Amino acid sequence: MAAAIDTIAELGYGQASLARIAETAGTSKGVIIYHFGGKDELVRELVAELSAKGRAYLGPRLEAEPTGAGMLRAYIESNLSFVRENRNHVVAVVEIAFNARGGDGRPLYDFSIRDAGVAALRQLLAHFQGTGEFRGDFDPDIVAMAIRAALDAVPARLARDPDLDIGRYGRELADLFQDAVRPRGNHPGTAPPVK
Amino acid sequence: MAAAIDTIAELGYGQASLARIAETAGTSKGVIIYHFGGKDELVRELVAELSAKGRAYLGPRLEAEPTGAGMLRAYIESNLSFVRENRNHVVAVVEIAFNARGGDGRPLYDFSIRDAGVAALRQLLAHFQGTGEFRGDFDPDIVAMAIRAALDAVPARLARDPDLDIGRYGRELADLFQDAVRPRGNHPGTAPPVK
Amino acid sequence: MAAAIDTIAELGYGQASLARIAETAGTSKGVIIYHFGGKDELVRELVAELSAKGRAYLGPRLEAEPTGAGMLRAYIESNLSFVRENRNHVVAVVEIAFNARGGDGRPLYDFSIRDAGVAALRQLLAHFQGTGEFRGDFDPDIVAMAIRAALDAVPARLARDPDLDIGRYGRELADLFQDAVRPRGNHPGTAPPVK
Amino acid sequence: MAAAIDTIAELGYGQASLARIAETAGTSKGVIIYHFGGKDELVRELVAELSAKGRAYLGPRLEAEPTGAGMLRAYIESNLSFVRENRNHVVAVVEIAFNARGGDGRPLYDFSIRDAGVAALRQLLAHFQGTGEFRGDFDPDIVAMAIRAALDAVPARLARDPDLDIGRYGRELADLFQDAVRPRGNHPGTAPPVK
DNA sequence: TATGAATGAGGGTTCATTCAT
DNA sequence: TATGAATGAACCCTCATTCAT
Repeated sequence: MAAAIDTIAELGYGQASLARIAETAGTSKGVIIYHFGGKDELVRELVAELSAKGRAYLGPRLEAEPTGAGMLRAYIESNLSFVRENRNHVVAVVEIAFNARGGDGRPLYDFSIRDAGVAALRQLLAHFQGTGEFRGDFDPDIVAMAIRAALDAVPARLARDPDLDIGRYGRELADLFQDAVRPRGNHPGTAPPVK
Repeated sequence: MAAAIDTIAELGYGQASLARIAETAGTSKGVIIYHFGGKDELVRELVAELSAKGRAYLGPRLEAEPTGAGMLRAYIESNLSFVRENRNHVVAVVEIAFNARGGDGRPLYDFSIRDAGVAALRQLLAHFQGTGEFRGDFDPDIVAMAIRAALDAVPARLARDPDLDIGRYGRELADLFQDAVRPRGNHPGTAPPVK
Repeated sequence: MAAAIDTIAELGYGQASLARIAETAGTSKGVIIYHFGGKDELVRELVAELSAKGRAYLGPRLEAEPTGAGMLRAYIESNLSFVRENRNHVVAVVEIAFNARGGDGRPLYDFSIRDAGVAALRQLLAHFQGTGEFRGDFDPDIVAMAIRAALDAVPARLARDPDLDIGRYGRELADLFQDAVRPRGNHPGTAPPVK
Repeated sequence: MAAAIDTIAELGYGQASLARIAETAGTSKGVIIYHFGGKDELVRELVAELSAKGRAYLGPRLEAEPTGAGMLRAYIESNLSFVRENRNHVVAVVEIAFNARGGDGRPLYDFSIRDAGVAALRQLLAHFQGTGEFRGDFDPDIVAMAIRAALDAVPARLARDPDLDIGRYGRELADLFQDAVRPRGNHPGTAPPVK
């Protein structure tokens, strides 16, 4: 399965045939099918495993944050550090998400977790718009999508530029979006607007 | 070639075999190969054509803007209206960009235009950081990437949600990033900070 | 397609892989699939063609007979001479009929013609029971099945004993069953029993 | 082994892989191979067992009959009641007989018992032709084949029509063939022709 | 310019069998 | 005695491409 991750991450989903995966793993196609029941199952498990890992990774880091700004920063930076720590796995799953389709063009696997992620992000934004910690005049749906897009772009960039400093990238991105959602005139270091 | 665009946009690059493209075109595989010399060439032309169209579309709209804020908004909104006007073509090229690889895993086609685009965007940002119209304390590279990612996410979203209001999306996105790069305390409608 | 017939007739349906058929035909698997769209289609056509040939062969020969005894004899002997003239094709289709199954165990192809044949035979028998030309005290269903079974056994026997004298076999079989359905005491050459 | 019988009877020989047999048996492929030495051996035993059972079943019933007519009827009816009592086993062996072939197309197993059966039947017929109890003007070889074919058709029919009344079928069949081999003019209940 | 027949590599999967445990 | 992991051949099929017409 590690072989599958590496092969997909390196060659892309389209070129990652069972033969090539088996070669990387040092075995034969038969073994893979024997253990997973088919390529689809292998990929499905691969996706599900990352989902689970991701959920376990992000959840606590978000809940630990009391403020909206903190949660936003935690969301962005935790996502990216998760990518850094599971580079190939993430790259592979992104490959799968973009490329795997059934014969009719419909996606094959369940990426509802991604949608769930962006939905949660939108709720987070909307919630702190309600409390006044975030500006009220942006569309939380669109900002959530923009943040998510900036995060999703990282694996692809990572593939081309393996030396990318993800830590710095995350901090800058968090700065950028924290600033974008902060009420006008409310500089960091400035007291929140008194009621 | 329109058939190729539609087929790739609908079924994805992986499922878009010459046979299927020929079928939607109402001809035979032979014709396609005869005219283009092979699938790779067909795809290459398809990508190149969109590049040219895109350049022709964006260039004037950017140059028409005197201010940084205007150029930034023009960049974002023009990109998106271009997507709206060339939906399938853009979707197809995005499909290709994410999926097409040679046997060795290297991408097959030339997407330097995309990198050129983000590079130009970075220069734009850096330039107006120099003039003081934009805040000086963000990394133009990272902001450029974030903007580009938000734009690139649209075709995929469009595929799932065809009724997405691209115009509003563009305006909101432009608002968001205009605000993010504006010097602190410099609200719209507020005079630039006097020394 | 002749190659398919010969291969199935000789090796049996189970061993008649596309590779072996292609080998017999002097081509490659790809060609077969190109022309027929798949093994299933090839086999289906093979079955359908024999059905059509058989119908065209038997129909006129039956209709030409005015008497029940004549029709019965024509049915038996025509069936067998058809087998003799289309030996391999018939053997192949019998192989298919007995062996081809889908993954769930259900037969893959349409052999309703066979059932239609035995049904027609039963009707023939019943009809001439009604006219009094045949004994009334046998079950036409069972006799029809017995006749059909005797005919269907020939291809298998032919495979093991290629020198079988089908003409004589047919005449003897016709004698046998003609005699079996003739009213008691009604010998050939003997006048029908006067009331 | 009961699992093998049921699987082959239900799905056909071609679909009865070791995996499927093992599944219905509730064990694993390994066990089957361990006990029987291979699929071929399993099938061989399965065939041999039915042969033995059949021989033991039929022999006494035939020997108990003093007359030719009785033996003929006993042969037919005993065969069919044996089929009724061993339905799946018989169906499975018929499946095997028609389908199992080696790579060269030759049958894999020993069905000489079947040939022995038809040979014995022929001898029976010929013998009573000699004694005058049966008509002398039919070919015992061909009549034997016809009878055998009528019997062999039952399992296939049974598979499609599980409610077939085998008892009645056997009686009708015995009536039919008894009548067919009886000397002309020799009605049941009529004394044999005096020399 | 256009076609469709032919090709051969490669795809995922099934299968009977081997082997270490 | 029993198991399940592993194997490699064979299966049907898809594909981009070549070639004669």
